[in-house]
Amino acid sequence: MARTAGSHSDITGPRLQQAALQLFARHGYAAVSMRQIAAEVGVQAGALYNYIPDKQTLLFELMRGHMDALLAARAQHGGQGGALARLEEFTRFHISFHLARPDAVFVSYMELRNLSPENFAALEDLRRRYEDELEGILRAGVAEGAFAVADTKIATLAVIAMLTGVTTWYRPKGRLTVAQVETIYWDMVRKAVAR
Amino acid sequence: MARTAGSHSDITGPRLQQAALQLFARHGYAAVSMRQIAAEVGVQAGALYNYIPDKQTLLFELMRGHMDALLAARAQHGGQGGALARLEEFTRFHISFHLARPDAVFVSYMELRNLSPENFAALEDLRRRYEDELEGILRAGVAEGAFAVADTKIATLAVIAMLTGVTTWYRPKGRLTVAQVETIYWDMVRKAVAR
DNA sequence: GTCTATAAGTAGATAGAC
DNA sequence: GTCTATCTACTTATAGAC
Repeated sequence: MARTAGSHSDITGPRLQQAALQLFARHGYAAVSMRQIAAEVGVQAGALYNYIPDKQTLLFELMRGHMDALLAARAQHGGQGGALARLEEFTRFHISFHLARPDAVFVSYMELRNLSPENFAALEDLRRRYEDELEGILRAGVAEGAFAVADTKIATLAVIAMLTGVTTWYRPKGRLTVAQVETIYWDMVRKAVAR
Repeated sequence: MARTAGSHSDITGPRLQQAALQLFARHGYAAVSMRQIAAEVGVQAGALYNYIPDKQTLLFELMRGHMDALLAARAQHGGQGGALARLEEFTRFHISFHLARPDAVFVSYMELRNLSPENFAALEDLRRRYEDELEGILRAGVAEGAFAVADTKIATLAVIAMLTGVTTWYRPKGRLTVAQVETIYWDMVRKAVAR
């Protein structure tokens, strides 16, 4: 099929997502202009509107895409076995998933304020569904007598905050592999909820 | 002393700091205009420049003020006793200090990207000094044989991330007092680093 | 699908009157 | 110390040519 000169629908689309994610992560949504994104993609600013209706929707789709991927990946892993085994699996999954996509993680946690109320509510719903995965494991562990947790909801938020914090310091070129980081954090999580 | 009509140096200054902190926390530094801040203070935008040289310096002074207060308060508490007692004291201090000033905490953790390189370096230096307080406690505990921590630097960052995360969900009108929250988190911290 | 040009509005910061 | 007015530059988004 002949193609109009300068037409690159299948290339510009993904490049737009990638450039926006990187720029938003580095400088923040409000600090990045559509012209900056266009320059990174290699087109003029007006051309971006063939792919997105507006800047707000671009942000939301990036964040929703991240949360969808997180929940989809979790659905594949979500384990069998006792609460202890499931908690270890969750811990290692959370760390490896988050360390593999630092820009998306950064944007999804830092730009919630810049979502419209409707988009914010949609994102919060997805986030809560992920948190419920962990809380289910902690509840099961308490019921089994394997864990001692005063408040499963708070413990859920505390563990997720601790694990997600790994993205603030981990660098692929550093002294530790992802697997080593997983093990160090798993050791702390295991003990924190232990009887 | 007579005062020029419309002159309120001692009032506008603090109000500017407070309004900027609240607006930056709520909407983000880049999304807030000097005109919005001025409207909140109750003056015109131009008047703000009697108190600050530019917007960037306003942000930096807010963040530096927060870190200075944190380090000063920590210097008053910094405890005697064994590592376990010092760790409990640190944990309770960190939670109560952070829950008492959610806007400053939010701005100080979210707006690092919007600092100029020099200002960023200065802030990072203050942050590292605070982290070193906790790492010193963990090192002492390991030396005493009271704690079992694979990597004191990572454990430091993990504990701080967990504790600071409390600011994302705690609400003063909620079901828990600050003291109760402190106790719940202390229970998890204590076990996470235990032998 | 991308370009150029532009509309309509807002940004940070300054000048000079009072 | 605050005001009004303004400068210069940049913002998101759209229109119409190619």
